[in-house]
Amino acid sequence: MPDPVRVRFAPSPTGALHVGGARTAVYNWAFARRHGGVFVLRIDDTDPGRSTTENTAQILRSLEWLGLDWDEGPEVGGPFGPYFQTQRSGNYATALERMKANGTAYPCFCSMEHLESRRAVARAAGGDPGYDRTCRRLDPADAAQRVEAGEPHVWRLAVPAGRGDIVVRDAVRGETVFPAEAMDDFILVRGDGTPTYNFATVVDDADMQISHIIRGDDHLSNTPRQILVYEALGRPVPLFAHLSMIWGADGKKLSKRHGATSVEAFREEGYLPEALLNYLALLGWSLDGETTIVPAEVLKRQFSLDRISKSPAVFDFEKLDWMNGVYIRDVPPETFAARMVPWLEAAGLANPGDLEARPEWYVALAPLVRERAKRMTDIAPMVAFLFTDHVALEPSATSRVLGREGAGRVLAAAHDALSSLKTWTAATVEETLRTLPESLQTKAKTVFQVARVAVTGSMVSLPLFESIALLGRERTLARLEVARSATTH
RNA sequence: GGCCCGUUCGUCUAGCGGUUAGGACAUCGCCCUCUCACGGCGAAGAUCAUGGGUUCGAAUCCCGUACGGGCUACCA
Repeated sequence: MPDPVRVRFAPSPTGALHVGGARTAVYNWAFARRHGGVFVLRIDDTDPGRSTTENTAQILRSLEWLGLDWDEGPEVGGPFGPYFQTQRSGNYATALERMKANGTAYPCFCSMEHLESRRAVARAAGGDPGYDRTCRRLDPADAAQRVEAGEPHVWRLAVPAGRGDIVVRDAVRGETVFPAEAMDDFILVRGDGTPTYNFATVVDDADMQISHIIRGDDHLSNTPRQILVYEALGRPVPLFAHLSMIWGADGKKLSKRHGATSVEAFREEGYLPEALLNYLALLGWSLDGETTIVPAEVLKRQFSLDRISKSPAVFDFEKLDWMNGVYIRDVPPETFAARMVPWLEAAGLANPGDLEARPEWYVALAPLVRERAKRMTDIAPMVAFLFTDHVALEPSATSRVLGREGAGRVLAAAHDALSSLKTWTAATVEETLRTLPESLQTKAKTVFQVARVAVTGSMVSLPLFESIALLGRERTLARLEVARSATTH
């Protein structure tokens, strides 16, 4: 690797952080960490109409939530600030001055209307719609005078005559060659004095001494133009890595139609940041083709640009769900208890302070839900029966299980046996209930299923004995009694 | 229109001249088991987009074609 690795993620705050952008951020971050480099966060807020401070704040939150810490940028500052493009206009002006001085930029007085109509004509005729360089042929002194006089103008890049092919060195695609003739003299600075994207981004990347540019595929075609700017500025051209797009299941660019797309939405839907990070990392990159669980720590040590795949990847929500389950199961019970409570509060089950009031109860519950939840939002429905005095018996469970021959006897016997239990734990509850099948002359499964419906209200639940232990003696006995009276046999 | 990029099981991918084309998710069986889930074992699933080359030998290298995508803006 060339000297100091400095990479940047430069979102434009025109919306929330999208998973595509998040993946780009992950790769930049991982690459910086892997090489002991610097991860810069820059806000490309040059679109005044659509950029908002709310969006910026949310993007920062999403990045933090994912665990992507930046070394330079908003909130932390750094030696190359400010890190908002709208605050760097001086840099663009300086860069433009340099280009004016060395003749790589020239003023253009063509009106937008004129350009548009010319473009339309050229396109209709099947010709080149690029700028025809009318103003490049103006006498320099003349042009300077018109600028001085205040005539409306933009500044264009003068593509060097006779410039050979422009080759983009890309870590993902190898060397891509663009014929220089295909480049027109694009605009650097608009009529209102603001820089265009291709100009601002290069000035910033050069000023911030960015060594590697890892970004979306959609910028590949713009890269030769940007290389021309680097050259005009006399700055070294960084190495590139262009990432292919993320698609929805229909092969179209991922959008809201496909479900959650913002990092914020994934958070709300119960995904763990470590799982989303892992999933995103693997969407277009692989460690070795075998390993699927790649936590941040491994990513920081093993990420490499040469294992990024070239083709677009379809976002697979089912695989994310599986991976989220893997990470959920990996959280230690104590930690899991703390992480699950906010979701219970949101569902109206737990209240602030509950965890502190009986931590051991929540820690005992944690392993039970942990291995059954794919998302944190799965938890509340699973445990709701533990947070109410009167459980609602599901009609189908009632008719199929409690309506069964002998159900009443089972419930009565269970009530009997449990009411005399001295120590109320999952182990003692199990021991007690396991004696029933024999004395009742029924199968163990039948006994447990009847008890399950009575206690949890459902045919599918957390493990019975543990559930009863967590529910407590009073509520359990009450439910067995209620269910027995609802029994027809 | 021009210029670029991409194409291996349904999906994410491994592969970088010689493999029975490997793994993961999803699917389907079986096992474990108080239900569900977890876990274990196994099955099915890819004429490597396609047509030509190069080579003793091609998923791997070259060219064309098809399909998809990007750029070609005083958007980013």
